[in-house]
Amino acid sequence: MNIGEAAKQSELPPKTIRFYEEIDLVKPSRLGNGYRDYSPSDVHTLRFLQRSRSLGFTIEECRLLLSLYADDRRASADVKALANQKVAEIDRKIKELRSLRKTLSTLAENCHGNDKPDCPIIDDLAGEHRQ
Amino acid sequence: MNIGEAAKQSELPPKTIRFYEEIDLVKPSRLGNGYRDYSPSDVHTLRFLQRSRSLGFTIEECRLLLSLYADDRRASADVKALANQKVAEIDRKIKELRSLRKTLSTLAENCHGNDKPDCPIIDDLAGEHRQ
DNA sequence: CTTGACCTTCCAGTTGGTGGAACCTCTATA
DNA sequence: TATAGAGGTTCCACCAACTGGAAGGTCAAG
Repeated sequence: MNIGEAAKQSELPPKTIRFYEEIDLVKPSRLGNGYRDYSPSDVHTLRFLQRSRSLGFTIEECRLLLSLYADDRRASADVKALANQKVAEIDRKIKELRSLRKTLSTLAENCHGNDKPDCPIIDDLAGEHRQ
Repeated sequence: MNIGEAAKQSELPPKTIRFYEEIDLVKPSRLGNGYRDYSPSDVHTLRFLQRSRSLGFTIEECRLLLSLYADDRRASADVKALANQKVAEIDRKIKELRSLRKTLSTLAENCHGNDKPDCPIIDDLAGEHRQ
């Protein structure tokens, strides 16, 4: 199957699929005309990548997950640990974003938001903390 | 003042400060020996950048904020709008992360996490959705 | 006079792709 | 059979926002 069809089936752009080949995540065979030829198993790998990337795993984590997937003697504990580590990462990010949000919205609330130059947001950024 | 001292006072690494100069965010003068020479006003700008970057504004947004800061006839509404837009962005990100977190933790919860190969996380990534 | 800290420039790499140019190949239709 | 258009190929450059490292110049202290 050509790259276009593989793209449709995996929901990944052709450019991304070529990129994944460049970094050795998928290795399609080639036809006589030089076109890439994707087997159902290649497409399966691409879908695996699409799904794991959309869940926030990095490329290197996807590589690890693929090798765990291929290893039929893998311990499920290894995969679970990676997933839980990812959950902890997400928690950290959410926490950080919430704190950011709080600071920014407090600043915005204290700003009149009119056509006058007086602005507590700018003052805060500039380090002019007036009460 | 040398770049090292400016770095300390602004809490930005020297590399970052040089980078900010390259993209015309700050323009220190030079000494006879070629060393950069930061004025208190330069350091003030660097601190402004440090603060606004840490609040999640992009470089281009920081550039805009700096020009608003410099414009003493700015409308505070402009700054407030930017801050509120940023808050909305943060809200979107938090929402996305929460949904991701939910999916991942559900997957992890359904995984035994033992030394056996059976693993619902991998199965899900592979698209083998068995009930 | 040397050592070490600090400064300079320049180039490359990071992450995960995306856009574009130049060119080749296949298929359908006039 | 000529040709148009869709889709394939490679390669190179670019995005954000830095960071690391090499090679070399400068300064202050002992």
